[in-house]
Amino acid sequence: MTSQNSSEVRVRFAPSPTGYLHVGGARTALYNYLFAKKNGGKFILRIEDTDEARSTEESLRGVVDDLAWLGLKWDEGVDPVTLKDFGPYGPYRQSERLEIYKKYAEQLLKDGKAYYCFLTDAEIEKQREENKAAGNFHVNSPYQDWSLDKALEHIKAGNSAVVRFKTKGLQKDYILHDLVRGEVKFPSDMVGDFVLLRSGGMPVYNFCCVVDDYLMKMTHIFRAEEHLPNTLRQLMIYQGLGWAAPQFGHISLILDEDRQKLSKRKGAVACGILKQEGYLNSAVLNYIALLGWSHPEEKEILSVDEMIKAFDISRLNPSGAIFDRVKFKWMNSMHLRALPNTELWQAIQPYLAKENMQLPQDPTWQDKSLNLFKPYMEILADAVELYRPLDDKSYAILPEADETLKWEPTKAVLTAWSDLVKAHPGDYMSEEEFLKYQDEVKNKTGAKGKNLFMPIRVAVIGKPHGAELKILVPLLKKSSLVARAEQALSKT
RNA sequence: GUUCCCAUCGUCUAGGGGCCUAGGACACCUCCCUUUCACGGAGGAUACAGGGGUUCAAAUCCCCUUGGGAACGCCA
Repeated sequence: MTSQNSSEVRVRFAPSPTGYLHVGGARTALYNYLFAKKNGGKFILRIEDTDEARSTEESLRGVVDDLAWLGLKWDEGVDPVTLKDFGPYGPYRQSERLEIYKKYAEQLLKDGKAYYCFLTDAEIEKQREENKAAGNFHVNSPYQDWSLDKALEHIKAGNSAVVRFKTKGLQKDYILHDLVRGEVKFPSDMVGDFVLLRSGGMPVYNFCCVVDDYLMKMTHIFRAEEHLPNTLRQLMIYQGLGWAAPQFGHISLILDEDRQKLSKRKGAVACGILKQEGYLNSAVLNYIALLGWSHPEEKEILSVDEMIKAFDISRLNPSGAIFDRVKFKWMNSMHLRALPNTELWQAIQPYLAKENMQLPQDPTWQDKSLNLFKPYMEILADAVELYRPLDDKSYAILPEADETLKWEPTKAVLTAWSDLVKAHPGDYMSEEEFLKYQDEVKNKTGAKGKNLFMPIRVAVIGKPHGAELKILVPLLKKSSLVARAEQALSKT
């Protein structure tokens, strides 16, 4: 099989660099990626930056970084490092393809499928007001029947115009065989004469999208449901240009807790934030994949490779899904547990460093501690509170320990414990040794139950509740244990 | 308002005419483990939006209603 044969599957993700990448966009990218990989096709990253006012290079950088962090590698598009084009169908930034769009707009103009429109904003607004009651928001341009020559004269005379697609005289209904939704029938008067080229000559989304998808030889378009009405417009453009349309699949929306579309305004879940909060890319991918798609055997914890293997568009769910942070967190904890300790240790370093925590450099110690803490970690940031008891600088007797310190047997328990620790021969004590000392304290003082346990815990972590002592104590150096015991004792 | 899309536990979902007294997962509740918290284990409660058809048989097919969502830009 050659890599460029005509039946090759080609799909794309086409973000606009006007903000960050949110989970909705990430999922669209993921489904396209999975579909490409599953079918041995190509996954292309195209940049839709025709909104000059809002597109920024920083935003492009951010979106590309997030995509790269997720691990969704693209075969053509902009380079993840240099942001320069690569691939045979470039440029891949729409702002660099203006001449191309202009050419096809002129073709539509010449063929009478589009026209120059001189309506002003105020006039359009007035039309809207008048038609509102009838539920018709479409513009009705008096210029639609002007000849091209006449319009050109008018422009030469200094009038500015947009190019609109002419919907009058089109077929009554358009039928879309949607890969996710089945047959969708659009009445062609569902849309009005929409803009192709802005007054400055800058093309608009629906137009660029068609020209690019065609020229870049896209075979399938998977995008969010909100684009359904756009698809009608695009179908019209394909027809006007005499091109065959690709296959479309409109996937469901990701909703917030209020069942509304996740919107950036309302603080949509940004991939970058998720990364910061300590979620693993594999967990993000896994969770969003399952929002609208299911594994044939209902497996839930999946690697990307497993997803590729099982991916089948017939399992794409047409209804919207709420992003549930609780389940997402659980899923992250599962991915955390699957991570090898050496990688996990690296991953938590930024979080520990931010708190200035200093932990032993010994890999064996690190491995051991991780084995113990891993089951309690849901996100990477949890490592901070888990490891804090092991950091000498962070040790402090907390107010919640006050009551324990006042108990009658506490002083005796702490004294006995302190003595035993001081007499301990090695740098660290084993779990067995700790249990033995604990027993000795019990025998010596007669304290038992919480009278025994809680004072010792205070002497180890500074508070009466927390992780199991037999886990914590073997991870603490003798010198630390001694210092802490003395500090606790001094408060009795 | 108009058009389009959607409709199974609180949430994500399985299901595609008989296998469904509807299965799984997260969350929740109870118990066990644990001389704390958590982890782990065992149980439990909870859903086919409503109404009409079609059919011997409907969660599954059709229609209507209702509810939710989206779109109606010189944004993408």
